[in-house]
Amino acid sequence: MTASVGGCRRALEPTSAVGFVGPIADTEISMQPRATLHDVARLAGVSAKTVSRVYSGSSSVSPETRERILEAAKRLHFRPNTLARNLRQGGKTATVAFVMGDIRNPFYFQVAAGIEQELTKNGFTMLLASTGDAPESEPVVVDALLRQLVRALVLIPIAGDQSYLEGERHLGTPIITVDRPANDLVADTVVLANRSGMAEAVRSLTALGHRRIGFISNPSEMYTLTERLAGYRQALAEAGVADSSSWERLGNDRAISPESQVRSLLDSDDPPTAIVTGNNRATMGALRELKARPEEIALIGFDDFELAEMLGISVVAHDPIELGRAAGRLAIERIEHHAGPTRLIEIPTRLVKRGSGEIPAPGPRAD
Amino acid sequence: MTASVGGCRRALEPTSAVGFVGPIADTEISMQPRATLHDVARLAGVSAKTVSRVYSGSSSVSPETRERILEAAKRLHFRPNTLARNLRQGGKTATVAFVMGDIRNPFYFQVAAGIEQELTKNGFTMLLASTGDAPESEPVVVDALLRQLVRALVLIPIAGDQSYLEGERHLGTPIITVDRPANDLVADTVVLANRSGMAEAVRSLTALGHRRIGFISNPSEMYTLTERLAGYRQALAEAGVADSSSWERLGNDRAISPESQVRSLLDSDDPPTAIVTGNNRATMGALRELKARPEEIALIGFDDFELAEMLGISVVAHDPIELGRAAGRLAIERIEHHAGPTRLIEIPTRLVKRGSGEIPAPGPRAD
DNA sequence: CTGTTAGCGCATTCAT
DNA sequence: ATGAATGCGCTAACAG
Repeated sequence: MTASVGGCRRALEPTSAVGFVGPIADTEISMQPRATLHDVARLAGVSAKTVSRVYSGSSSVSPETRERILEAAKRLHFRPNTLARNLRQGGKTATVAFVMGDIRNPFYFQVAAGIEQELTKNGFTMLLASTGDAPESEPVVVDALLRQLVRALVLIPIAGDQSYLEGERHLGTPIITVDRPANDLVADTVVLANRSGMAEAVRSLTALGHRRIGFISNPSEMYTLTERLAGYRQALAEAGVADSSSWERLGNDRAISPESQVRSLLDSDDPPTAIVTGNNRATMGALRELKARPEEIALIGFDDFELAEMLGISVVAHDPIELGRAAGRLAIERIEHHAGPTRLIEIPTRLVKRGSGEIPAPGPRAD
Repeated sequence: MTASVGGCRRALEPTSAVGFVGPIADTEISMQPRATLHDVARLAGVSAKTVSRVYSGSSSVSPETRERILEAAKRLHFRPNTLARNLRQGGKTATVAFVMGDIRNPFYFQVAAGIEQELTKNGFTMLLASTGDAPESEPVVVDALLRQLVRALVLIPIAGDQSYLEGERHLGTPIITVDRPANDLVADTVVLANRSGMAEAVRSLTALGHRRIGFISNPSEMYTLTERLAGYRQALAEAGVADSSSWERLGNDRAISPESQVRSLLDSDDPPTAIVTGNNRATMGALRELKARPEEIALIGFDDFELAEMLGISVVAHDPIELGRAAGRLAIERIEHHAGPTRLIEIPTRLVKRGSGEIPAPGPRAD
C-alpha cells in the first residue's frame, strides 16, 4: 500500500533458532517535531481555539471549517497532546493505576483483566505496575503512579501498613484494595469469600464422615490464607473437632514444597483421610504427591484450574476476573461521585464437586 | 497508628456470601487542592525553582534549604506533577504502551509480565490496553495511547494492516510488535520459533516411525499457527509425506471444539498414529478426547502447561515471559538510541519429552 | 547556591 | 461561529 514500506513480510522468514535474527530493513526516521494545535490551525487558516473545539467536541464549528481542520490535521499527523489537555483541565487524567504483587502470578493477571475490562468500558486506561510482592517497594511504586495523577488507585496491598496513603485519600483519589484489605487505611475492598468458601468445602467432607482432615498452605500468613484456615477450623469445630493443629501444615518459606507438607501429613502417626489445600500451588503439589502413593485420600483444592475437570478434582472455585471487575466498577463509581461509605465486596466462591472430594471416610461412620 | 482510621480490620469480618457486604466506615474527604511547587516554596520561604531543583535532583541545593523544603513538602503532601513536568520537557513521558489482544488470554499476560519487568527495571511504567482481538478496535486503542505520548508502543497486532502507524514512526516513536509481525509497517518484531519448534516435534515423531500424524488447530489463520503448520508440513515432507492435508484439521470458528477435531481425525478411514496440536487450547481438547478413547495415540502439544509434567505430556515449550522481556528490552534500546536497522528476534522453543510424544508408531517400522 | 523570566500544548473566559 | 488573552504546574535558560 504505502510506497516506503515493503519487504517486511518476506524478510520475516526465520533463518536461525538461537534467539536473534539480524537486521531486516533500516529504520530511517527523520524525527520531525510533533504537530500542535497551532500547526493545524495555521495550515487550516483558523485560530488554535477552533481546532481545539473540533477535538473537544463540545462547542460547534461550521462543517466546512471542521472539514478543513480535519484535513490539515491528517496531513500533519496531528494527535492531541493529552498531557497538555489534562494539565490544563486541572490534572484530570483518564488513567487508573493498578499495583499488583508478583507479576508472574496468573491470578493477579486475571484480576488485572477484570479491572481493565471495566476501565476500558468507561474510557479509562490502566497504568500497571507491580511490587514484586516486596513490601518495601509498595510505597515507591505507588508514589510513582500517583505522580502521574491517576484518577484512582487499585492496589493489592503487600506492605504491612497503608497509612502512607491517607494523604492521597484526602486529596480525593479513590483507593481500592483487592484480594486483601488494607491496614490502617480506610479504603474500599474487594475480596473473595475465603472463609466461607473453605468452610463449605470442609463441611462437605465432614458430612461424608471425615474428621481427620489435613490443611496445607504455604505461605500461610497472608490474609487470604488465614481466612481460609479460619474457615477450615470453623467447619471442623462444627463437626466436633476442636483442635485441628495436628492436621495443619502451615509453611512460610518458599523452600518448603507442598509435596513435603502432604508427605509429612500422610506419614504421621495419625494420617488424615482427607486434605484441603490453601491455594492452587498447594493443590498442584498435593496432586503430585498423592499420585505417587497408594492411599485413597479425599482432596479438595482452593482455586480452580484448567485440567481439574478432566482429572476429577473437586475445588473451591471462584472468578478472579470478577474480582477485578468489581474493583474496576468500584473505581469508576468513586471517580464519578466520591461520596459515600466505604464498601467491602465479597466475591462468592463455589464448591465444584468432581469426585476427588466425594470419597467417603473409610472405616465405621460416626452416625 | 493514625488517629482517624481504626476499625478497618475488625469491620472486615464477612457477614454474607452473596457478593456484596455493606458499608464499613464513612469516606469523609475534604477535597483539598493538590499542593504545587509554589505552595511548597512559599511555606519553605524559597522560590519555586529551588523546590524544583530538589525534585529534579540535578543541580545542587544547600543541605539546610533542602531539609526545609522536604519538610514543607511532607506537611503539604506534595507530589510533583508528572503531567506538567513532562509537558515542559517536550512531551517526554516515562510510559510505554502495550496493546494486547484478548485480555483473558494468559499467554498475553505472561508477555505483559515480561515487558513490565524490563520497563520497571529502566524506570518506565506500562500503559496497558487490549484490543479484545477485534481488528477494528486496534487503531482506536492505539491512538488513545499515542495521545498520552508514550515513549514506545509494544503491540500484538490484530488488524490486517499497521500502515496507519507510519506517521507515528516518523515522529520517532519506536514500535515493536510481539508474537506476530506487523503488516505494511517497518517495525521491530519478537516472535516465537513457531516453525522450527513444530518441525522439531514432528521430526521426533517421524523418527519413531510415525507417518500418519494429525495436526489440529483452531484458529488456524493466524500468523503463529500458519507458521506452526508450515513447520509440521516441512518435517513431514522431509520424512517423505508430501501431502498431509488429510491429517490436518484446521478450524477458524470458535464453535469448533478441539475435541471434535480429534474425533474427526480418529474416526476417519485412515486414522493417524500421532497428533500434534497448534496451541494450548487444542492440547486441552485433545487430552480430553483421547482420555475417553481406547486408542494409544502419540501426542505432542504446542505450549507448555502446569500439569504437563505430572500427566507425562510432551510439549513444544517456550517462555512467554522471555518473549515479553525481549520486546521490553527492544523498546528501551530504541528509546535510548533510535537509530539502527529493524530487528527480528526469534525466541527459541524447546521440545520437552515426557512420554506422550515418545510412543512409537504401531506395526512394522519403515526401517 | 538561588531567583527571574518565559513557555511547553492546550482549554477556559471573555470577547467579537 | 470564531478569536485573543491568560494560566494549568513545571523546568530550561539565563541571570545574580
